[in-house]
Amino acid sequence: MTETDTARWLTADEQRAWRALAAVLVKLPAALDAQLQRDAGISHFEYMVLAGLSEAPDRTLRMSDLAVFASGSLSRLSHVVTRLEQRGWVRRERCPSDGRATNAILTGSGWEKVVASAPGHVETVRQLVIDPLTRAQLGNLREIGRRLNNRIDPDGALG
Amino acid sequence: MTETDTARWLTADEQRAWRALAAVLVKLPAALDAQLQRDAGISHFEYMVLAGLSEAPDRTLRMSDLAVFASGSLSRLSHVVTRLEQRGWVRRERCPSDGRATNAILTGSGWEKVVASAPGHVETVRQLVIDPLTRAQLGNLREIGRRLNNRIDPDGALG
DNA sequence: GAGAGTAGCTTGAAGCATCAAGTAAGCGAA
DNA sequence: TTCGCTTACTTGATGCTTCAAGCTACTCTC
Repeated sequence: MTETDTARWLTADEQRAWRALAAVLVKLPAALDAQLQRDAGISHFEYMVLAGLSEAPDRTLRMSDLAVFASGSLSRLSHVVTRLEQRGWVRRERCPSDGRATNAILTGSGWEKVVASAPGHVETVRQLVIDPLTRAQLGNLREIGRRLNNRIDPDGALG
Repeated sequence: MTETDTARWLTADEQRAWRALAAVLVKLPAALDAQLQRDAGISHFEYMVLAGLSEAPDRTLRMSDLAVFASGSLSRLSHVVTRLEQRGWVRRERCPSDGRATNAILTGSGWEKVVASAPGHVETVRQLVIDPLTRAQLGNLREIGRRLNNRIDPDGALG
């Protein structure tokens, strides 16, 4: 790239910050996925689905709410829930109060799966994200994340 | 999840920081991919490959070096370069000094592709990452990223 | 200089994500 | 009560990623 572009390029400082973030963006999800795949045989997205259900009242959530929680499309969730159903961890049920909606429900063995895989996942998060940062940096990270999310997705698809 | 696990759980502050980062991890790559796909018809990974070559001497890089640069597996890169070759942006050449190695070379039209798509990409990075942060936060971000990358991948597969 | 071992890359198959299209239920107005 | 629109979800096809296996070319040892 030449330095004479008309577009606003990044300064050296800006580039350093961006490159650091970009590397995290690529490697951290890969590391989290790898741990879950290795220790529990599930993807991070599948974990999010199971964990989301495990925290919901009656361990039940509408597909569309669950999709928002897991930050995925309804289509992706539908395919994933199909697989989780085949593995016996989730079942579907037509929503009684709205015939269009489908509830996803965590089964007993799905609950056990979450209980079994959560500690390892949390431990990984702690090792890779929490422990290397100071308390002040954790605060900074939270505020930085808040601002970025606000910009990326102002309707904040999260509670 | 119960509160009585023996594993170290996350405190409220830690969770807030982690959730903020987790949301960025999911949404920022999606936003960057979406912009490049929409405006240039390429994925972020393809962009990284083209951009990597565009900055290399003779616009040429060994496949394995390029894979490290783009933070992807050699296999993934090989498939992607095949597609980029079909689109006329890259060509392969047996490395003269080591017959096992393959050099990927950016073609003229590949160079034009990078020149055409870079400003839009940089502008998106600026809008989503740089602009919403203060100068101090950019500094914090850089140091946070540095620490996380150090932990995730101590052999820092980056220059 | 031959054989064993390694490095660098490619390939094919299997699995997963995404996209576009389709179905079915609810809702609103005439 | 029926027509059209919207919501909620599912499905099938396509394309990308990953994984395991394979193929050369190089290197080292004897």
